[in-house]
Amino acid sequence: MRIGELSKATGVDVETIRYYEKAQLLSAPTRSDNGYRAYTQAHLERLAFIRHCRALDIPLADVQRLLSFVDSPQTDCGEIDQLIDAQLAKVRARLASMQALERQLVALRGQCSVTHRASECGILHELVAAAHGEACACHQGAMEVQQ
Amino acid sequence: MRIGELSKATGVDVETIRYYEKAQLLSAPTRSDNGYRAYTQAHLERLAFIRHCRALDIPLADVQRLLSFVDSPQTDCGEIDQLIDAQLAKVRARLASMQALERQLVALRGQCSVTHRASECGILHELVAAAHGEACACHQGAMEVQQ
DNA sequence: TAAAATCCCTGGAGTGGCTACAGGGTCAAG
DNA sequence: CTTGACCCTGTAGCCACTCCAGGGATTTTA
Repeated sequence: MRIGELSKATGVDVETIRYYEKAQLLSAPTRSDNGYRAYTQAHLERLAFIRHCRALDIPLADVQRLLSFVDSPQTDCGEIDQLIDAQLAKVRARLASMQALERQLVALRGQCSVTHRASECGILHELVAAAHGEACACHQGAMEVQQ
Repeated sequence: MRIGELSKATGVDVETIRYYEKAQLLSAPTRSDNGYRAYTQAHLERLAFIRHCRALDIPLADVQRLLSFVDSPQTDCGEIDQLIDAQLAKVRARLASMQALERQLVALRGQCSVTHRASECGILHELVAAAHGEACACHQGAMEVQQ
């Protein structure tokens, strides 16, 4: 299988596949006589695994660790547990801050007056007011915990 | 005000302040005889404005546009409206995908069997199964829309 | 007064996870 | 024989910082 075929089969960009090889996530395939990469079914499965993990927003470094468990299934899997838990915690933290963010933007939006001159724009007033440390519509109490 | 004082006053890292100057978000301050940056109250306010926008996850390029409105308040503010709306839409899209992600991770977690050998780890099985295109606990129906 | 700690400067590199070239080689169809 | 689609390597760019090396200025302490 050439890189373009693998790309089509998995929906992963050709450049991304080469990037994964360079990043040591995907083992370097054999080469055809013309120097083209020749992939096997094993590569396809490994790539699908990587993408599934990435869809779960698992960092590549962690994907690599997961892959090492796939490769040596006799080791203890406690770390896998921990890894997924940590990932969940991270996602939840981000989720909370995103929700706060949404509330803040909703509060901001609609502050704009009808006049449509920036000097009278409610949004701009709010943002400037916040810079002065005044209470603003968006940051009421709930100070966000940005990542 | 020296850069360290500005940093303390705003909670913004010294390096970040210099970065904003290089990125043209903060005008270059005058220098003292020793070459140190000497900031004014105006700089402090502008920096606070930038940070407030950043707390709302507004990209620096957009912050720059907002700053241009602050500087020339006679222009039409329709763009500000649009900018905030676009930001809100972006945040909501990310929020939705994060929520899907959380559900998926919750489904994954707890799949780990008691034996604690990777070969029998439910999480790993799920991830590998997904790579084979089988139905997995985490990606049931709700395909995430990753940014 | 000297040494040490703290501050400041510049310029450059590193982070993650790609994405986008530039500048070339290979191969099949018309 | 040329066009186009594919492939190769290597490098640079994206975002918003963050960190570091290698130096100078100032302040605090012994």
